[in-house]
Amino acid sequence: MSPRRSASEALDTRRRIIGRAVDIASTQGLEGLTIGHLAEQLEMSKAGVVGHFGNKEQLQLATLQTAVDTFVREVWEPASTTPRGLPRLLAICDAWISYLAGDVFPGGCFLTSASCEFDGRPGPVRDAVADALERWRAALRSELVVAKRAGELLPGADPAQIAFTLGAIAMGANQAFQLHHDLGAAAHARAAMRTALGVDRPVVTRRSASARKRAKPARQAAG
Amino acid sequence: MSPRRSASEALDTRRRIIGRAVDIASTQGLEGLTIGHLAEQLEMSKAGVVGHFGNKEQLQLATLQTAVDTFVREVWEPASTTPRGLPRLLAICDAWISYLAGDVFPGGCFLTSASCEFDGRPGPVRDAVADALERWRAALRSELVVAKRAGELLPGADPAQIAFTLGAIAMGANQAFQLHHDLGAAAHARAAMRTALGVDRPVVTRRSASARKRAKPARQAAG
DNA sequence: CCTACCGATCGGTAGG
DNA sequence: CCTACCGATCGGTAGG
Repeated sequence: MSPRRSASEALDTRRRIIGRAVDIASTQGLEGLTIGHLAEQLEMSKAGVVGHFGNKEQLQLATLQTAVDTFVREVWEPASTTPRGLPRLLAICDAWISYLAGDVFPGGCFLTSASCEFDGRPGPVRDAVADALERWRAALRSELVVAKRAGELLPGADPAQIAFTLGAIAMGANQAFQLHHDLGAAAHARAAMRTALGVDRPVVTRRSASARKRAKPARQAAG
Repeated sequence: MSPRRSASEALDTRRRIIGRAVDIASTQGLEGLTIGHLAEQLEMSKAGVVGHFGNKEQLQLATLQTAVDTFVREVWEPASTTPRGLPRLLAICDAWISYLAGDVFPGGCFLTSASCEFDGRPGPVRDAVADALERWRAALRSELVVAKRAGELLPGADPAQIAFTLGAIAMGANQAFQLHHDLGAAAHARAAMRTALGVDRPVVTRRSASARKRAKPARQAAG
């Protein structure tokens, strides 16, 4: 219909393409994201789609970057108004679990999927995935250092160790939600994250009913 | 050359096909495993390959089953001679980390990759992945129950919670090894697993030098 | 277990 | 942003 569009119209189209690309890649993978399928869903020609990116790899990179932006918006930004250190870490963990349990991406955590898909395939996409995850890990570690300096963590707490553990728990929760549809994983993940932060002990032999309630919400699955 | 083979020769060929299929799928994914590529690497015709399985989905299922067998052989069996309960759990964790750090599969833990790839695609392959992971989780939980009954875990330890956490740590370690090539993740994973089992506290303020050495081997990455 | 072949789809380009 | 097209590869089958 309109062979030429203004720059802002072209940007809108580009965003519309990427939005759909994120949904497709979320379940089919960044490799399973095909230009033909994408064009069909958008009721565009393949050439119209690919013209915005040049080739598939650039489309993959743009799609990944948008998913990373979404992650930051869903997990990092909601916690950014909470005071730094342990309070912010607890807010991050809660937002993270909500993000994983929710339907932000139809196929679960985009970064985890992309990491599994590209961890054995050298190239720009793999590098971008590794870079995004390393930035996130560094942000967590930085916040852990703040908490440690404020004396909010247990005395010998190791920020790198705790950041590793928090990331692992998120991956475990993602698998539980996506593969097993196990909503009880939210409680497991929350308990494991709080243990890692030293907020709860792995097992507390003597604690108040309110503390127990905080650590194990009612919707937790039966053991 | 030989259009007809004996049953045992056919079985050998089938095993040879699956062996190569595991390697390819390990890095390219079970969907990226194509009959044409497989046939080329085996110096066979596509029809010769597909004849052993019927279609691609059956090939994927056979490949997955073989990878599961390998996991059991690498992680479960080495620990099966260790006394039940906590000692066996510790042996499992060590074998698990070795499996993840090693080169059993060129693309890292096959089950983790398959889980990420198929968690949003209903069908027999997804069901088989979920089933294998649930069996493994059940085996861990069963062993945790034995350990708890023997008083080897902390008093209020929750086997389901601990099994969740151990599985999560394994996924985190797999990502660290495969995506980041971070060998220090072995020490992080080991420490996190022992904390989950209550063997080490998340942080121990007062402990012997030998205990510190056990918890943090020299090859651990700097924090 | 092979050759020869099928329709469908892949990423991408030429030209407008 | 379109139509029309390219060679390559996909899963799979017929027939031997």
